[in-house]
Amino acid sequence: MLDNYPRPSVSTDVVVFSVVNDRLSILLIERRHPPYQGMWALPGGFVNLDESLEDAARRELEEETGVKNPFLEQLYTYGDPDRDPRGRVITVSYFALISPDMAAKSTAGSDAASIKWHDIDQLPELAFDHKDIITYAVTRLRYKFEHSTVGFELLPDEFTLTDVQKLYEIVLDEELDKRNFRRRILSAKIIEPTLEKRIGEGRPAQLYRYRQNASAEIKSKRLFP
Amino acid sequence: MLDNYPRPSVSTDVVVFSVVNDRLSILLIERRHPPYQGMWALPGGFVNLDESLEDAARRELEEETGVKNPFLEQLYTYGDPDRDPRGRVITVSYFALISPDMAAKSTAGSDAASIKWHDIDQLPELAFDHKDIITYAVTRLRYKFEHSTVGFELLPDEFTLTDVQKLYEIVLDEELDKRNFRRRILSAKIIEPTLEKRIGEGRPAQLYRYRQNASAEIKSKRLFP
DNA sequence: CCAAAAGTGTTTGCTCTACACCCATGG
DNA sequence: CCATGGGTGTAGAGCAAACACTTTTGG
Repeated sequence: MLDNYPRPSVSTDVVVFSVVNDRLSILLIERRHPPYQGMWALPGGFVNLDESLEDAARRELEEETGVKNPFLEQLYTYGDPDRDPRGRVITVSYFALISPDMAAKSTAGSDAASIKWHDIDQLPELAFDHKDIITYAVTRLRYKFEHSTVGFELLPDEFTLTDVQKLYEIVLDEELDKRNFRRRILSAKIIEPTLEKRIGEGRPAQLYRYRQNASAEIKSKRLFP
Repeated sequence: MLDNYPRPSVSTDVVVFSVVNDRLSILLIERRHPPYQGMWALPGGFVNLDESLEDAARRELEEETGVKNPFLEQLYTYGDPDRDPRGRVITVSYFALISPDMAAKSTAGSDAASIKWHDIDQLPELAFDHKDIITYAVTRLRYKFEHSTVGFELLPDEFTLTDVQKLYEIVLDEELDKRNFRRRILSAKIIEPTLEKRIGEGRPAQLYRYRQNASAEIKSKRLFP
């Protein structure tokens, strides 16, 4: 029964987010081969028969961009019969969140002519239906920012409250009230102060770290902002 | 490039919800063939190369259960290499919502020994990883009930406010305050009164209908209850 | 007139928002 | 001592929750 059907190809595509130069950005690769040669596309590739979808996404991501062990979450599966000129390809999309130091380490791999971080408001023309995938991923990322604590995946291990607020302002693209923001985030008990402060210009700032176990996806309330 | 890879099979599985005998219920089919012969499973089947994923879900659903044109939404894609003993099968899951009158019309099709509505709190043992799929679908359905207006897909075209409240109480499995519920649902302006009332025992009840265009997925607030 | 279900407002507490000044450090 | 960013509290408005009786119909 299983043998008689012609089968589609299945791939994964990953929308990798990070904050680069104070802008929400996506890691794209320049395609080295047809179709869409020379255009920009999401990292991703075909799923091997002995690996899970998430494993495939991680493998392709590492092969093509050097990004290891990101926070990864499945988004949506795109299966329009015409979405790939080579034939029937169904793709399972994921989003990945990586911290700024991880973002700096990313580097082009074998299948990619080059990789580059692109500001989400200045995207180039994209291969396949990757524009749609990105649009959906951005919507979902913003939603998750307001209702969960995934945002901390975009920060380094230690950060100040100002860092967190800046991140939220960049991702949500709106200004937030400092006092209200701090009250909210502290009362959610999802971060804890470290014993250190960051010194720089002005008054030193208390450093905090994310409490992994406090996965506070509180029912029905916006957590932030 | 596309030709050299061995390909997985791709199927769709649909979690069909309706309210049957005042209980949130799922339509299952009894498997006529191995594997898992005689066990219960979600309706679904393999995707043809020339149809979209959603088309495949609709086609299989109609073939196996007679359910036509339900509200359908993609949920999650399951791709564990071992999830199907016949080989590598990746399945894209959907949930479907159908009104009580549509539910009454469902009927076994060619590939199913029989079909039956099952109370979600009294599910039989299920084939494959369908138990996991259902668990996730129920979580998502409840979430959507609170944040969107999908609930009306489970009601007939005309309904009373008491009907709506009962539906929400059944799906969310909690009692709701009558006055608060009515105020909320009316102030959301997503339903409008018809010119008729339903007569029965007690005082006749105003009938309402859903306003299709009022897709009020209001940012960040619980719509209901 | 009785049973059954429909329909209707108000008060109270809480949460969200708006808003401005002092503090600690380095140069 | 000045520039820079860090840190803090309160008052008012709007929203959500709790709560009980009256109305309309059929039998």
